[in-house]
Amino acid sequence: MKTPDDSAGQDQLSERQQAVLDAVLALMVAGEALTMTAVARRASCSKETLYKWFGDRDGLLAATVRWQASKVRAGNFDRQAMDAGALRESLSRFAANWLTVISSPTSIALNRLAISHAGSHETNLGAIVLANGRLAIGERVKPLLKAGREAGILAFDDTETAFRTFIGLVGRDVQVRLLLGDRLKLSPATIAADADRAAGQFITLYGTGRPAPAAINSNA
Amino acid sequence: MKTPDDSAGQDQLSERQQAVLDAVLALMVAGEALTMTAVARRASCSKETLYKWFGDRDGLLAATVRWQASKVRAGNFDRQAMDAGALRESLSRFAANWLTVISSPTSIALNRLAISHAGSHETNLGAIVLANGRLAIGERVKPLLKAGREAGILAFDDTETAFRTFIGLVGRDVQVRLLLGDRLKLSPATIAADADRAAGQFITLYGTGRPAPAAINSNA
DNA sequence: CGAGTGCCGTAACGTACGGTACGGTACCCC
DNA sequence: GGGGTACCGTACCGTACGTTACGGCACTCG
Repeated sequence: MKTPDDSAGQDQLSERQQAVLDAVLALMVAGEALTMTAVARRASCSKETLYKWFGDRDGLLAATVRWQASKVRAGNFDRQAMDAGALRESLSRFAANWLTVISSPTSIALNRLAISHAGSHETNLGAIVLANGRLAIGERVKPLLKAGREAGILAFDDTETAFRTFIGLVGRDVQVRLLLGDRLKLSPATIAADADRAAGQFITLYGTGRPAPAAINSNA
Repeated sequence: MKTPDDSAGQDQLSERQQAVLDAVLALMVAGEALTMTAVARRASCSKETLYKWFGDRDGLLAATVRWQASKVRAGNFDRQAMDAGALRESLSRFAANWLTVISSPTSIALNRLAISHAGSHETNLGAIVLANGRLAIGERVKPLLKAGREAGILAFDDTETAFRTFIGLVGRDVQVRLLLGDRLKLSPATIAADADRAAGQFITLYGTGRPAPAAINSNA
């Protein structure tokens, strides 16, 4: 068998294959070495099977990254009544969701793996993470921003610039610090507070100010 | 000789040792594997010497990270005439300087290395990078922010929070994207524009709006 | 029931690499 | 000049790990 099973190359993973990839994720999160032997032992499968399904080690890691990415997709927030309060609420929810994701051990381990590979290997795990992380959330937030602009609540020229400002206000240096091993404690309360602060700051920067409810300064 | 030479453990590096560490940096930036043999060949020294000077591979990498960190320290910006224009100018300069650093190939390669180590190894390269990168720039920017507050130009309660907002506005997701291999082109013009935008946004968020000199007691 | 298939567990192989040892050379000090 | 020191270049050793091969077991299908 020279051809690696296509079922792993495509997005059709059997239950067993998913279990194997979850074992890889478990190893990553535990900080243990990602050797083929360790994966086989952890997943209770043979190395021969790993090679048959995923081709080689890089294929296994790529499949793992894709597998995790497919699990993260949260539901889209549909636009409902678009007033200033709802907008701020939606932005805050996005922010909290994203902060929760990037501070999770799985995300940290996955990003570390992708970044390690980005330098040397050509199996671009970084591109996969980028496409499913940064870009994916962008495609979900931007419609919200545009809806806010259409409703006259927000004002900006370039959606991408506005979105990146929002990302910056939310994440700040959190992700890089976590990746570097900083013991940063992000409790749900902290995340909620940061998300709300970021949403408020974003509206301060890009809001038209006209439909102003209350409490731009929420430090009461 | 069992004891690794202390001259490498401390911060006293001979010219030759510095040249060796520069060779390590050159390998890192070139994306080549950081094997001891490769370092020895690139630096035209023997592996025995590497082990004598730096103990082991981790010691060599740690010394390299420290060496690069010692080269980055830019001069402090002294406070001069503190009005709104000067503050914005100083903030913009800091932002441009930082963006230039984090987008440099050396910084990217170094952070990738530190992040790779952060998961498994216990020779915490991440802590070194963190201490000399994020924390160091914080200690240089915070006095500026405080000076702005004393002059009545800025208003904030927690200096750390204000600083982190600034960092977020400047860096946004640039660093993580670069680490993941995103082909992001940061020309000097782009950097200058981003730095200016960030400084303006920060002042919008934290500025008092009026550089009133005696405004300390006039908060409603 | 026998052949085929898919998979587990493990042994085996080849190589890369961290770490060590050793010979050779240049330089310093007595 | 002789011994010591510092270093280069290279050969060498042990191990870890990616990859392959093989024996055995359960299940399916004719």
